[in-house]
Amino acid sequence: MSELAKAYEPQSVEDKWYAWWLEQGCFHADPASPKPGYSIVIPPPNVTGVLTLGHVLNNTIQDILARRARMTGHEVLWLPGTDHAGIATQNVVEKMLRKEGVMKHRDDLGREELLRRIWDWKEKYGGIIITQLKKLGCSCDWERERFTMDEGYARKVQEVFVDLYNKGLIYRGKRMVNWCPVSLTALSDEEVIPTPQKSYLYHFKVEVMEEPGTFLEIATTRPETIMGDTAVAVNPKDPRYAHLIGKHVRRPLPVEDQASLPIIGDEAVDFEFGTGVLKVTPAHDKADYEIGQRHNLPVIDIMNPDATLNGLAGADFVGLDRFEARKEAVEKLRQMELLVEEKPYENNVGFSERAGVPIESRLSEQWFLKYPKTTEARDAVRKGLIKFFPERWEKVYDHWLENIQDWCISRQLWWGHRIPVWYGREDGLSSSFNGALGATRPTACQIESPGEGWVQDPDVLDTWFSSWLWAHDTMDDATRKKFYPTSALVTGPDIIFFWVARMIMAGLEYTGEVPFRDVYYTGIIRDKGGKKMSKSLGNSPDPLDIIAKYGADGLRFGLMRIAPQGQDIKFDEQQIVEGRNFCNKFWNSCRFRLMQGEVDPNADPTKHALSIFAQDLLAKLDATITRIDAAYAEYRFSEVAQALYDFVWGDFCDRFIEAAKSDFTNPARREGTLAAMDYVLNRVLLLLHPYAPFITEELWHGLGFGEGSIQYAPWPAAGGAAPEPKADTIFRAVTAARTLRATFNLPSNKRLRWVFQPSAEWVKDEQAALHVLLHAETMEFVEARPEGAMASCPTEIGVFFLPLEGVVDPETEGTRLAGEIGKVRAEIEKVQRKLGSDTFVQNAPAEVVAEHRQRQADWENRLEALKSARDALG
RNA sequence: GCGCGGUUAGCUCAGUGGUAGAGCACUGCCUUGACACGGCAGGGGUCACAGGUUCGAACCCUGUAUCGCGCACCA
Repeated sequence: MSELAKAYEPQSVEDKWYAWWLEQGCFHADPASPKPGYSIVIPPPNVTGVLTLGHVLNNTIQDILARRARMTGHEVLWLPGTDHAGIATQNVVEKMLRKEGVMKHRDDLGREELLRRIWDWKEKYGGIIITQLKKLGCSCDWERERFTMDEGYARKVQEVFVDLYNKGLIYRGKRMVNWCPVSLTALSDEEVIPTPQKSYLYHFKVEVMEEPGTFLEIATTRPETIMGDTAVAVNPKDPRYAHLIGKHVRRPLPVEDQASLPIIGDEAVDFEFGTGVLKVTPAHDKADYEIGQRHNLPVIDIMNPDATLNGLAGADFVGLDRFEARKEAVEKLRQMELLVEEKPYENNVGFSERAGVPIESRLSEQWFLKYPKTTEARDAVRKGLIKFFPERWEKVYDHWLENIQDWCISRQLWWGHRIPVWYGREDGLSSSFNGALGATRPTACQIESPGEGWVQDPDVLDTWFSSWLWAHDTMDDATRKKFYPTSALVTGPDIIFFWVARMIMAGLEYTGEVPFRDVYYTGIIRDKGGKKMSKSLGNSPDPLDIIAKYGADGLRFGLMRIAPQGQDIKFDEQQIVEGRNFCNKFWNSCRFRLMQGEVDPNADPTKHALSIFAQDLLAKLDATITRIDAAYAEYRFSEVAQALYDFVWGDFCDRFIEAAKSDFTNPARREGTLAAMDYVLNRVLLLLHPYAPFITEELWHGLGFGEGSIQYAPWPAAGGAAPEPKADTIFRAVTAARTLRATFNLPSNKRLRWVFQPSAEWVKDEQAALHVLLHAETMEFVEARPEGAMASCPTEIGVFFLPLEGVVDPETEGTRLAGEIGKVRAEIEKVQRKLGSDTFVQNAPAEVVAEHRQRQADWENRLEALKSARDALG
């Protein structure tokens, strides 16, 4: 390519290069490679998922790490895949089938047919997010794409179950679990989201049977469970009620069976709360269940699995939904004149993460896991075997492991890994939920059926029970040998318990090693108002729309520039505009370079005489590389982006290119300047490539830096260029001169006749540069202050003069100078005050004091110059 | 109740002891030989508040306020 388009057009280059990379097998990891391995496993997105900005952030970071690792000489494996996402996927497909009228309930289709249809759905739609990741530029090894229900992986999951069962860590138990009445399955504690709810605290009274006329007042938020009450509890230390323990009250509901309930004493009752009297419903509350256990209370389960009330709730309630039942119960109490008050109350209610409805605590028989390797997992992070970035998540992780509870791993679903347990008798298995599975039946835990007459447990495993093996069981032996433990994990802190902690335990249990070395936690992307982005709120833009508007590189770069380590990100499309603009700016600097002639891919600026600007540029490139490498070492991605932005836009475009514009017609400078540009552009392309893979590949080829993909070109090292501070003094002086002209409201397109009295010999070499930087009509260098009325501006390199006549009003210049003098005096005063303090001079480090002295001298020089300018004005 | 994080320019955010920064927005000028997705210049901040440590604090310590998150509790 000899000519570039005037503006960068991402659409025309992105698909081209992505296809080329795939064709070349660029992303494929070779386990036999002699290079050191670097590996990342993708946090597998739900197979139902579509790309969100969260995915964009997360996967851009992984791609950056992968691409940089390739450039630093590693054999890179970025292993992609998707998660079967049990509840989510089954919900989606069931909903679709109901909408299509194919079924009303999953029993209409039966297990096999529903599974077949979910698989169909998965084959058809499950690849959407993968396609979207490709649009983003992700360099995953697609030949190794895995799915959590792939045959081999699924078998591993079952093997692990059998193994943990044989080790005695998996057991079946009848316990209070979190039950989702919509998904009709048990959930783990982590899948329950405590959510503040505005509700009411109802007070009602019950009469003590042994003491007619004496009433106990009970406070509850759930009057609809009164029918399941089997006791009333008070604290035995509560002087108000202790004497009533052992007596009885009459339960008001259901009306047709007003059973008498014992008044019991239990220390769990907080007598500060409500009235200090607690109704005990062992079937529908975890704490009540425990009280019931202690006091041998009967359990009356008044709810069906879908949280409608059953026959035990009485004729007035049967069939009602729990919330309708609540109203009904309150109404009944009111009619019986037992309702004392209902007052507004805010409490936390556990919601089902997936279905978004309040969960029910429900007694049921489920499979539980006593976690393996908890101590080792804690130590792995405590002792630095695994490092968290930012570090503060280590405390959260540690705290969770310290208080870890057994994991309810069975789900009453069909989509997932079926529990490899077989029962020797067929009865009692009609429904997936009932808790009626006999404990005495013969049980076999194995993957294959033990034979005729054995029936497999109908439940499947929690999705995370398969995800926790993702780091190692997605790899074959050769791959694992080369790439496990993985190098880094990039994920959100919201799944630190769901996934990260469990993977560490599984890794330690099944490989004897930690599954990864570094864990980088991204921030959460929020909208401008600070709200979490979600589909339901409609505040989440479609990343593909953004890519269409600004290009994948613009999205990546813009997002990464505002993604500080571990802080949530307030998303603003303007940031992506800036990413796009940056790409375009860089594109045009390359375009400008091509206009000056052919690029030398092997340019070596050290072989040429270099201008101070070229020397300065090389030194700043070195500093930028150092800054970038340091930022990578701490996963400070926004710092890397900012360093690139500062260098490319500020140092390279605004300063170097502008100063160099006079070099191309100057035989003494042309070659050196071109060599410096080529050298720098080459390295900027490399440094930028992880963030903006498409445009850098396009320009790498467009400028002729190589035939192969840029992603395998070696990462640049800082070259040890000596700093050249002269360039900066020129730029500061130029700014001062431009400010001078701006003060007089001269139109930018009016070229002026500048006069300059240099204060150092070397400045005389920079006449052409000053000319072009000031966009001057003429740039005359003089030895002495010129005659006549002049506006002037003293700088570090000399004094700029503008003839006043016809250009500048002397009065304006006088006012301006007076203002300047005032400012400088204030600065001098500030420095003097500091230097006048003995304690400062005595205690501050010598170099700081010296720096202040220098600053004072500089300001004083400037003051003198300004004064003489004022005097010369007349 | 416990823990974590935030509070810096109108907005979004950098900045871990030595002259308060960037981008956007704003004002003025400009289609200057890459770029108007651009250039040049400018205005704008008692760094949430109160104490303390220090010669010196946006930065370190203590406390307060406020916003957000997590854990526990939640009759």
